Amino acid sequence: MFTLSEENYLKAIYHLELDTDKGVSTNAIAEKLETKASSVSDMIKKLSDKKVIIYKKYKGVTLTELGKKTAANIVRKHRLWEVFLVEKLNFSWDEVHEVAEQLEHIKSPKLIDQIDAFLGFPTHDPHGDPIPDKEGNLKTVDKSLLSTLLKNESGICIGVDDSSSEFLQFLDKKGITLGKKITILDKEEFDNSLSILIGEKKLSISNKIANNLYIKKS
Amino acid sequence: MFTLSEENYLKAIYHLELDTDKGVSTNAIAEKLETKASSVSDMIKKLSDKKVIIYKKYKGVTLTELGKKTAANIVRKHRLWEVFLVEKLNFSWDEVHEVAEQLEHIKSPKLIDQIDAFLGFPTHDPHGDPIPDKEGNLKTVDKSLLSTLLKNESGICIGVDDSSSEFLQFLDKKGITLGKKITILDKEEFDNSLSILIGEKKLSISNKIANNLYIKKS
DNA sequence: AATTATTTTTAGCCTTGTCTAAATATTATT
DNA sequence: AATAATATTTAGACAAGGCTAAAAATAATT
Ligand SMILES: [Mn+2]
Ligand SMILES: [Mn+2]
Ligand SMILES: [Mn+2]
Ligand SMILES: [Mn+2]
Repeated sequence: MFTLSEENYLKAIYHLELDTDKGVSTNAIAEKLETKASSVSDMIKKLSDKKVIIYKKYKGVTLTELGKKTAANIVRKHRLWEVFLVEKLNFSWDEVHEVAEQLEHIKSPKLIDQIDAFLGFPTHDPHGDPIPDKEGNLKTVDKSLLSTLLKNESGICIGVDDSSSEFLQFLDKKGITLGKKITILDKEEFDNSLSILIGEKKLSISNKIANNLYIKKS
Repeated sequence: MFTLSEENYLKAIYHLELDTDKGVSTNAIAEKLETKASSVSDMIKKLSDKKVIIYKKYKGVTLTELGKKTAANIVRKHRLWEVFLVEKLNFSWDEVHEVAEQLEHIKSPKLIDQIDAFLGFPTHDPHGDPIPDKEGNLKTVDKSLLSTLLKNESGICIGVDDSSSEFLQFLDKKGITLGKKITILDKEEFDNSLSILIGEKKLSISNKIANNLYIKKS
């Protein structure tokens, strides 16, 4: 149905579309896929011919319903595989992304349904991202960046924005894992760093870190 | 390291080399991969450049040590994935091949090692074929085609030659599964059909079937 | 040994997906 | 409103992998 390359473009557009209400720009796609704008232009025509995106020259692109569903299914596979790797095969959350990038392209409806059942129908991947259902529906949780919490507010750590392995390993080192309760003890004005309580431990974390951690306020 | 296409060629040559002592011919490869001899000729040059095969124009090709190891590793992955699908995900033995054809190309040494451990280091795939170890070594079991057994001889059913889903489903229907004991009750001269005892059941099977079932004599 | 038949290779073309460089459209600034 | 800056598209080239048709080499027959 779709080539590996087409699938990667669809997924990129899908993610970019979540961040904006306007059409997704050629340059944004090029940047996300680390390719050239001219290559994106070429692919846009193909995807448009295949009715998965709406395309007006010099305006951005938007996914059609078919495109959305197709892309969501790839994301679904990616995240289910990530759960599988962590839960069943002893991968750590900073090792799974690369492999999932390959596994998400395996074409077998039965395979992914069975993986889903085998894992007990998980709702979130190891990075806290929601897993689309078979129809491509995503349940959006209300989450806030840790950096937006005020002094004395607290919540549960439920996700990361940046899921690069460097950042994830940093979190591991600091003992910050999903599900833990975090309370803001203090905020420094001049560098926006935070003093937080996580579990029993007191930690000082930079603004950069706080900008990449999602909290469900409580 | 190797493209998907190169990997498929290597695997084809690997399998063909097991059936002959001479070099593997261009036509044989083309037939196995359902492609044209001219395409094979082109790929042979690339694989030769990459030092995985020895190639002399108009003579066949042979795998180098590197080629053998690379190919065996792909076969290892294919067969481990087949075991995984059957043992953990409720696939039947006639459904796994297609999916394994895709999964065998996933590049992640950790992934396949973990799958191996997760499955308890299996030695054979669902069709009775041995799984190469990490170094690419295959232990060859001595097996005989059912058609070569004589009247009153018996053995354990340990593998299939043809693993097309049609044949496998036929075996399922007849209740013939790996591990069962088979005894030759009678052989018909004029059509080489057999009367066999499998478990408690008496069955009459054609020569075509008997030519595709492997038995370990006992 | 000469002639056929078969196998293998080469030549030339096509598609997919990529790139660089140039052209064109849009947006921002004066 | 005109000009400069930026974004996007087009043109042309290339590599991988495939195909058909023709040429060349090898094998089989007479
Ligand atoms: Mn990921
Ligand atoms: Mn993830
Ligand atoms: Mn198989
Ligand atoms: Mn098999």
